Amino acid sequence: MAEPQDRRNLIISCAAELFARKGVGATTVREIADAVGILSGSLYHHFESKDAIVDEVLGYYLDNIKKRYAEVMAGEKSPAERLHELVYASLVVAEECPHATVIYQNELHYLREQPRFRHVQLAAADIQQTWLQVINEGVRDGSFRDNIEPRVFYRSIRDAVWLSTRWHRPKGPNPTERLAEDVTSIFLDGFSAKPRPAIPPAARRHRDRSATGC
Amino acid sequence: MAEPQDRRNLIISCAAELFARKGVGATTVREIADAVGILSGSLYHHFESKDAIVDEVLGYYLDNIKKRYAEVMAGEKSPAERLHELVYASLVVAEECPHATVIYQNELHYLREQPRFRHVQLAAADIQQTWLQVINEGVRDGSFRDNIEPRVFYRSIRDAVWLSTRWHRPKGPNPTERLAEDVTSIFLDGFSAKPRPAIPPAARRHRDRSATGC
DNA sequence: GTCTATACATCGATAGAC
DNA sequence: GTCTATCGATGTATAGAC
Repeated sequence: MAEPQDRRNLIISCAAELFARKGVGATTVREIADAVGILSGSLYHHFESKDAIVDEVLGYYLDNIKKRYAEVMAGEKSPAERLHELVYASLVVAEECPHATVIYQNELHYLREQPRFRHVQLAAADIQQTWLQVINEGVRDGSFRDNIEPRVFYRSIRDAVWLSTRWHRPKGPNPTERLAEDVTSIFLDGFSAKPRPAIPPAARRHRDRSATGC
Repeated sequence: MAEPQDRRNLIISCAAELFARKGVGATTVREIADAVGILSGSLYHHFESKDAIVDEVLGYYLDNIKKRYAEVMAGEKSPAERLHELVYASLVVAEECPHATVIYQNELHYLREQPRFRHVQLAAADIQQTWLQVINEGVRDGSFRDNIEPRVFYRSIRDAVWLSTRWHRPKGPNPTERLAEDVTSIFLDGFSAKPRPAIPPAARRHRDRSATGC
């Protein structure tokens, strides 16, 4: 049952965990090999270099994001609904690839300095473009404010969403769906208590959970 | 005019820049020495180890936060005003210590694993406590929503604020004061356009800049 | 596919001349 | 206070036996 791919994937998985915790540059091939249970020299039967392992980790992760964002943009939804779906899609990816998410967030700036990881920079530009397109659509059609720079809003929600991997536990009392709703609600509705608005807010997708006590 | 402290501070400054860009573990003492313009051995006349330099960088940074947060908490303000002041104080610190901010954000999890940096962990707990105190006060007095977990709100605004060092340029068209107002407004009021509220929102401190075009 | 063994570079840190 | 010179450990990567 043990396919050759399993061995390769085990290496990628162990390496990702170390890269995320210690940083790529501070992780040694010996540590990766130790985690897998083999000697460092044996790694080079599967990968031609340490950087090649980094490539593999980030490649799968970025393709995952790209695919899910494309699905969101394919649907015909309002900007507010799309924003919620982008948040949810990001959290699902972060749940599936928590280590890669951390690596990407912590080391993007350094990785893009190296020509080796040029494809990471290109993917990052694509991701930003998707968010900004949704935000700008919302500003244009009047559902989002026009007195906040779209870029400031984008950076804020992006950081809040992607860095949730540092603290959010999907298995805990806050499942991913709930977190996506809460984050979207914070960023669209705000954290201020609403003084029973005379004009009810346009259909929002989140239930009121004030009575659940959690 | 060149005090002995200047040399020491130059080393700290150069090291901080490298630590922030490449990560602490991936930065070598030789690189630090190169940036300063001396040889690596000479560093050890000023510091007893590489970790001691990290200590110095983070120590000044954390003391800076601690001092500014204490000032905010000393004033008698509403939770919403205090939240705005915490955001602003954080951005001022991030502007003064951009490299230390990045190091702290990127490597906190790893640093706290090492007994050497236990004081960093203690400072981190203090910082979180300050934010949560303000948030909980606001929930208690009814100015903040009670259907969002305070911790979820805290993590979101914290990440958005501290990670702004990665992209915000204080010298640009968005000065620090303006960013603090925008971030606070996003997190308290939300990004959704308000349909001319019948009940005007309680005195908020930010001007409407929809006509400035920026 | 993993091992042994090792090449060769670079790491943090030290000792002592200047 | 910086240099020269270097130690011993550790870094990535390779070659060839099994």
